[in-house]
Amino acid sequence: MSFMALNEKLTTVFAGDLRELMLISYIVLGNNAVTNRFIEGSYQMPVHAWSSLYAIDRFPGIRAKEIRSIFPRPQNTISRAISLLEQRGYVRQGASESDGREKRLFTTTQGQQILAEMTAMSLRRQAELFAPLTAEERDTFFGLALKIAAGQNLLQSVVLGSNEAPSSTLVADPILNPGVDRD
Amino acid sequence: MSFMALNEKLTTVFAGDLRELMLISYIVLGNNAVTNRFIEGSYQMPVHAWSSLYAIDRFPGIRAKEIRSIFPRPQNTISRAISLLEQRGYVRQGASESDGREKRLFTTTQGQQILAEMTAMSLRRQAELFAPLTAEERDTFFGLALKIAAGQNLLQSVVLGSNEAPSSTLVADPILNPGVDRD
DNA sequence: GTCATGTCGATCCATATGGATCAATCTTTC
DNA sequence: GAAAGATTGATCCATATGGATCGACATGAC
Repeated sequence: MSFMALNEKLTTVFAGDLRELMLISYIVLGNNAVTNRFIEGSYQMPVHAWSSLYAIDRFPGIRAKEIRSIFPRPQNTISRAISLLEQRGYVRQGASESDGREKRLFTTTQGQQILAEMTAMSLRRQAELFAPLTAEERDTFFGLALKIAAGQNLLQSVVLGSNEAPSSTLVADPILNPGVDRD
Repeated sequence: MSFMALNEKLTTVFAGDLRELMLISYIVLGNNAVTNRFIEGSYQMPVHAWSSLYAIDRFPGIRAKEIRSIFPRPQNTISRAISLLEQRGYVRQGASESDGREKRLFTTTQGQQILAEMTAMSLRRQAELFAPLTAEERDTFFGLALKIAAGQNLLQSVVLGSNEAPSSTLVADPILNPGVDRD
């Protein structure tokens, strides 16, 4: 049990009933605070803009809506992020011939450049964050986290009764959970 | 590899270089969106208020500042959360005799009641979230996450150069990382 | 004692966030 | 074809957020 770098109160919390929820929140929120401040400070953009840029570069021609299934954020957040990326010239939109409502998104050369920078930085941050684990442990951790992510109730909860999601909010994408029809 | 409930794009992202960062963020941000909406909707308070209430109940007499080492949030966020909890009568502050600036915080009976409700709900949510794992896998996952949390660079990054934290922001508590002096 | 400095928690204010709504477009039904 | 309904992405607006500052108190040097 490697409690050594955690203070007494944290140790106590991480021994309580809600330990798992508390612990993963602690990790991700703590990490986000550091990372978000860095990105906002260095690149004058909200983190969601960089997330969106990442998604667009990775999936050329992706639609705005689809970005939401990768980064579970509200619809208007993505909309604004894309608008910012367009203003800065990092992203261009090709009109979709099949559907006039859709925006088909592509990164520009400039966008790719800045993304490469930011990705390199993120990789170093990732290495730093996971440094306490051995390579094997990292694999194990990743595998287990993947199981959690693939669970049916991550984005929609049965016990919290959060099934009437408003339109602008997270929606459990039918694509994301293909053949579910729970019980 | 249990990719079954993840769509194609997510599967791709979770196979890329930034997979670990992407995956844990996906889990926690997705979960938070659901949970926050529930707490805000059901209890008319921001999540940080409930976090603070939890901390105060768990550590009677805790100071506002110390809550920050459990929940890595900015100072003014905690300040506001406590102010709300006081207004609602969930928390009372005993004056500290040793230091006139400090607030020693305690939950009221009313606060304990509502906390019990919320905790019960969180427990069910936790069970739901981790349901894809066996008991043994949960232990493994928890142990590895604990190692990450206990790492030196969670709240302060060397590679992002985020060491000049402003006063109202996250501070790597000296208590939290006791005898570090990194090389 | 006084003055400088440090720390705790509240408040100010500009910005980010997210729920709701809207216009535009597509699909379905008759 | 017209009308109803669904879907995409932008915008409106009230609220939350977080960096900076402030006042109150504490501590240390002289």
